Amino acid sequence: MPELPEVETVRATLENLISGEEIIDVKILYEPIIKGDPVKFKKALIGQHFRQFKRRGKYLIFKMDNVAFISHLRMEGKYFVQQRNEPILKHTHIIFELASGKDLRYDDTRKFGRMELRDFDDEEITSLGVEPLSDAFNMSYAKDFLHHSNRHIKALLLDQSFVAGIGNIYADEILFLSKIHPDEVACKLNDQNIKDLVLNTKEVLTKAIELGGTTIRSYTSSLGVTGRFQINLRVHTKQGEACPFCQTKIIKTRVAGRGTYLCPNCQRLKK
DNA sequence: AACAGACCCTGAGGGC
DNA sequence: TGCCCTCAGGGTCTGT
Repeated sequence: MPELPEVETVRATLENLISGEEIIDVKILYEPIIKGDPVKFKKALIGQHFRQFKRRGKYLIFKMDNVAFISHLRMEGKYFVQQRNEPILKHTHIIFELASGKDLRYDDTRKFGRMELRDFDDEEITSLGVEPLSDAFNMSYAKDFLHHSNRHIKALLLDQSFVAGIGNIYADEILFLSKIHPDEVACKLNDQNIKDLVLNTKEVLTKAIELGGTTIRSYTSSLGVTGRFQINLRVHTKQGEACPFCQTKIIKTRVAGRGTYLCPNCQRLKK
């Protein structure tokens, strides 16, 4: 399930593979992936070249000659760059045929991902909060947000309008390193907690990008290569295993409707 | 306004 | 072996 580091890895990979390529046709095999009119989407992109590859939160932003489109991979979306004559996989839904004879193919088992055509200058995704790796995500921003909320801290970390790009996996990792219980009420966190949260968010995401994203379940890079990424998780999916700090067994619970892993000794609720 | 829950979708895994 | 049921989850929409 791609989160910010995985999306960033896909962005960088595609930038390397298809910069400057021209789209000569678009085959839409499953229309609901396209938000808006699929015919318009196709027509607008034919003849356009890939000029810039950007990312905002978990969204990919492709800037072409005079249009743009955004893409969200949701749970299992993947891009592959393949030769045109390679067989089309069962879950390939969109094919961008390129002038070089290659295809950019979008594959998505659960069909949750979405693409949307945008005007060239309209790449903003208004619902998103700050980028976690930018200076805008800092102590005072977080403190201001958290001190006005009675929500559970994990629900807030997953809320893209607070900070954009954190999903279920990294939320667990960030809270574990910060020694904060996922069910902790946001406004109860003290300055040290918030400082830890901000720093660990930046550190966890930065390291994950360096490793090229986390491999879990069906995620692979846009190269379609599995197994080249290290798995570097401390608590997520580690139910029953020893906490790396105190050896207590990691437990699995449910917070904000999501499977949640934590160390019951290191991460305690405040009284 | 702020938050909770349903929904989308398929494959994996458990139970029998 | 194979069928049925449950679960996984990000964002969006609907309901309270």
